[in-house]
Amino acid sequence: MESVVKTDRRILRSKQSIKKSFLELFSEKDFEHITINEIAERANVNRGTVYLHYHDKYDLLDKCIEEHINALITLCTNREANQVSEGIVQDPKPIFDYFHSHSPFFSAMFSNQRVFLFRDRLLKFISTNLMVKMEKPGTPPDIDIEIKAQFMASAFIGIVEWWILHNMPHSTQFMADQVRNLFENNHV
Amino acid sequence: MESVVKTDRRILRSKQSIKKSFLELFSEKDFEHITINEIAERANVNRGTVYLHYHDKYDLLDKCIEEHINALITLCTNREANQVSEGIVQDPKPIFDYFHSHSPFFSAMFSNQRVFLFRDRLLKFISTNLMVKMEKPGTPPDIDIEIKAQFMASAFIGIVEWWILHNMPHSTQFMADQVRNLFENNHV
DNA sequence: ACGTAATTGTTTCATATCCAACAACACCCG
DNA sequence: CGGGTGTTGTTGGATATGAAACAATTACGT
Repeated sequence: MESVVKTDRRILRSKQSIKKSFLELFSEKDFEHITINEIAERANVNRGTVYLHYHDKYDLLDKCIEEHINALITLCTNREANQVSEGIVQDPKPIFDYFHSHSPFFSAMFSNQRVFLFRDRLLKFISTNLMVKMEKPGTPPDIDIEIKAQFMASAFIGIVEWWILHNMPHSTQFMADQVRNLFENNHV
Repeated sequence: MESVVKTDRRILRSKQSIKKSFLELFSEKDFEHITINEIAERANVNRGTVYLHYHDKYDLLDKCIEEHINALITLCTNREANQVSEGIVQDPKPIFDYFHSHSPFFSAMFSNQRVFLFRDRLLKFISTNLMVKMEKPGTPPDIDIEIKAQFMASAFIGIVEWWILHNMPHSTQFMADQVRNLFENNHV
């Protein structure tokens, strides 16, 4: 938003450094035991600077999640523009590529049991995305659309979670093919 | 120097970022073709900030070299304090460890033919260090001490250069043992 | 060879960040 | 229970850095 005015380099640097530091700590220890001091220290940033950009560590976590969700959203919406509509769902490969290139973040998120936020938001995003897809053609809904969307979204996240937590043993292409087949079997 | 007053975090960050950016570029392209713009851009730092800390790119290169030379000096002098004087020369392993942990820098330095500076200063440091060592005991000098120091220092740098440029195919321990044997064979 | 573009140092003003200090609160150990 | 210790937000003044502009030079393509 407000993409016209480019933000100050210092702000970008600080935020980036803080988020990186935070995610590192996040993958090392329990969220509740992470302190603002630690974050600032590791980010090589003054403690006040952290408070300048984030209200507290919960806000920081929230912003981190939001950022990736938004990235996923734009990734999907951009592709809808020039879509060849081969099927209802798009090719999942770019999604897996995104997970792959940000695996430290997603690994941390999936590893930490406490983070309901992340899973909830990711699930909500995917399920609504699927619902819109399924509504479009005049399909006779013998099964409730919302339920099916929820079902497929959960399945999808489950696969991604497994893939990430097992250090991505397959290529993104392979995963995308698998998922597309599974979706097609369920007439999505 | 002036270690009492700790420098501002911003200065440390900027310098660190600039040096890292510069060394990356240094390993990618010829030194003469590196521009301050590039350095600043990659370091995510304003161009003015580069000029604030370094007069020009030659100064920047100089400071980078100086920093590592000083690190090597302190590494050696600190060990002289608690030395068991097993032989005249100290165990070379810590030196190799230092090369190993900063291999990107040394690799860049050795790869670039243009940099006489670096090789010269490293050579000077090692040869004078050796000379001091060889003067200490009342050894009958059938060979000129300075010549021998120069000889051994060149040999040492040659080995290090080979090791670095071949991606460190042996452990630091192995290299240290080899070097110690070679030195002992030459009665150093 | 010419002209356009890029780079270089340098300056001015705005501002993000620093450091230090503070009170309030939480934690933990004896 | 009490007190030392650490964390939390928040301030104020100092300063490093940013963005933008500038003239002077250099590099480069046609």
